[in-house]
Amino acid sequence: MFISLDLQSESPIYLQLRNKIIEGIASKQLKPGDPLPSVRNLAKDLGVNMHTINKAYQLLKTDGFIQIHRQKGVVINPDGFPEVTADFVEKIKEELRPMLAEAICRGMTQEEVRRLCDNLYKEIAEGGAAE
Amino acid sequence: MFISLDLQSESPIYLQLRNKIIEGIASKQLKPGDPLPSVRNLAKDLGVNMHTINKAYQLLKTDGFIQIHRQKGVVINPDGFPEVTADFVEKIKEELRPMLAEAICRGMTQEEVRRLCDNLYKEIAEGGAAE
DNA sequence: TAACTGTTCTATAATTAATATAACAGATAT
DNA sequence: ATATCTGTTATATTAATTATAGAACAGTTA
Repeated sequence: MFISLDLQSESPIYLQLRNKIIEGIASKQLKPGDPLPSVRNLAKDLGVNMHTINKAYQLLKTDGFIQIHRQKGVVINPDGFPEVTADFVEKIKEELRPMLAEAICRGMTQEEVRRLCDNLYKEIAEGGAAE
Repeated sequence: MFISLDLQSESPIYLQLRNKIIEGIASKQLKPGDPLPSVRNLAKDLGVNMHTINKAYQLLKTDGFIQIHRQKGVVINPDGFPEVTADFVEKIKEELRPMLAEAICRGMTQEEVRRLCDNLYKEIAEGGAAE
């Protein structure tokens, strides 16, 4: 999978990387069991520091999206992915709230919001756009 | 309108405040022309620094949600609010993308996402929850 | 005149993000 | 065995962001 980072973004590099991999899983470009590059190799490829890669990997490991075998390497979790927990729903709602509030202020209808989400959902699932 | 901040949150205070005011507008607790407290008074009420309040106000002014009259004070923009611009749609999509991707990884269906958004939209518009 | 507005300036402290080296333990290939 | 690769850990430094503090300014308003 090809990964591009925006070094000018206000979003931290390690978070961008974490999100790109999540998107890779969502679009099935990355499947359970697939290997990921070593922290050093990916760091070299992307032109960033090893620890930045490691930070992203640690996040993904903690959340259960990848497994890290100490000497074998890193793989997309072969045992499946975390469920839709109450914590996750709470997190997504609190992140979504400010966006939705601004959308309402700007006059977006519920129908328009629904269409935007629907389209984005499909776009992600098909691995499209922003690449 | 009553405003509460979470000083333990990882989200900056000035952003929390900016978002609370946006949510106040979305729920019509704050209407065009309504006055907002002076930076000094609000700072005292919330127990934070004047400059932190000012930073939030400047954001809201730049985006067109409030007007700041140099000696009169701060009011919710009486001339209406910004439109749904292409920039805004782009911004909301890029913020939404990682959340939706993770939701997909966790097995949320499009229908479940739609329900979550619908419910949150209504909740915000009615000024409910998280208060 | 006194008290209030937003604004601007300078300064400081704490935290976060990213980088740079270096070393370690364990596995693997030559 | 030796060299090379894995993730991990430790220390250190730099830069940017966040929040605070105090002071001053220009222009109302009471």
